[in-house]
Amino acid sequence: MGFLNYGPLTGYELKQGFDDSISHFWNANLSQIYPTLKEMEREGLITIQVEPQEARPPRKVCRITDAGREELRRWLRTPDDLPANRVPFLIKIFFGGNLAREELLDVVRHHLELHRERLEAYRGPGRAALDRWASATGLQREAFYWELTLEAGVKFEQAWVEWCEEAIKRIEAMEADTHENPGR
Amino acid sequence: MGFLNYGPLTGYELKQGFDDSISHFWNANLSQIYPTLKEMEREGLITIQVEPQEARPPRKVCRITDAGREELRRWLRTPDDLPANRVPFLIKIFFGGNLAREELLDVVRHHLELHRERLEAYRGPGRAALDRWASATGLQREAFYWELTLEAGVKFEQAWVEWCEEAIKRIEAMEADTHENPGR
DNA sequence: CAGGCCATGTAAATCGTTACATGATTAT
DNA sequence: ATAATCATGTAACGATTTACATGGCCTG
Repeated sequence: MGFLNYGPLTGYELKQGFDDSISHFWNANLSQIYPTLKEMEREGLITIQVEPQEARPPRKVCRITDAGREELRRWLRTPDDLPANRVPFLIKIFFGGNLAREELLDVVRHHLELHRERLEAYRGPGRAALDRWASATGLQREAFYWELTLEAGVKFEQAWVEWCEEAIKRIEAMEADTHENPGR
Repeated sequence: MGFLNYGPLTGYELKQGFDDSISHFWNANLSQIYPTLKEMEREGLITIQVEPQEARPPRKVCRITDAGREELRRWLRTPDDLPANRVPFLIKIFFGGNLAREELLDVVRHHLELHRERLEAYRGPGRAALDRWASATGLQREAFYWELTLEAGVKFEQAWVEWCEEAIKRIEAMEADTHENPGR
């Protein structure tokens, strides 16, 4: 939860930070955030200061401690294994022989559309949000890294789009050669 | 569990099917497979026939039913939303400003190495296994789809490798411009 | 006046991994 | 001897998602 290193935040604000920046490669929901914050307080990684408000639940402002900063840096330094990602779509392709040409093509076209949308979202609003954030906070060095992750997203979406386009061509070509074989 | 559509299998054999073909985008372990098989039997999607053996647990051979085949085809036809994949590595980059240049570079280099290995695994043993399977089973049409998924894997690993190489260059270049700023 | 924003949480359900348990046979 | 292969499962644990619960204020 390295967002706290940029400044004190409430759980609610933290959630927003997730949503507008890293939601595509790390997602969190509130019912997970609140217990985690409490636990991190117990471990001395953050402090929680309660600011009561009228007619509202009190804001609970979280601040990172020195111990928390150290723990964050420790975590950032430790390399990961590759995460095993489950991609149901690829299994559908793997067993694509069970569907008729058009059925499978529909699935691929749908997937292509989703990736195109996400690619545009990265290049348009995503980039815009990043620039806004960068100039609002003035965190130059940080913004460089945010950009790197955004470009990673762009790269993978491009790869997906290309693969889908290629796959559609290949499926159409392959099925033209073969005898029609709808049901099976 | 569309493997059963290729022929009857035991849970154990099924697990092997996962391991040598689709393990990188869908993984299963035995303690998950066995309960699932039982449930699918209850739902009438498969039948389980017990073949006792001496000095061994009995083989439980599973066969897909017509209802199972239909359910499989139904599942294959339904399009998915994009899965939200958690990539801890990218968060580390996102918050990379908290580390010194060399520390971050180590993390990226490690990641690059893993993706290079996986890329080679796909192109070498992965491809070989696919070819062996294809000629062993004679499932031509199916093999075409297996290949498509393998190529998807290759494509993404390439994208990763390229991104990592680019990122390393950019980080080195950027840090050269900037003042040394190790701790922070 | 309906829906979204602010702001907190608890409880239950689901999903997936890891550990435990057994036990003979075959290969190194 | 040691480890891997065959072959089944149960139990516990951990992580994640979804549903439930509250409630005023502001915008269209």
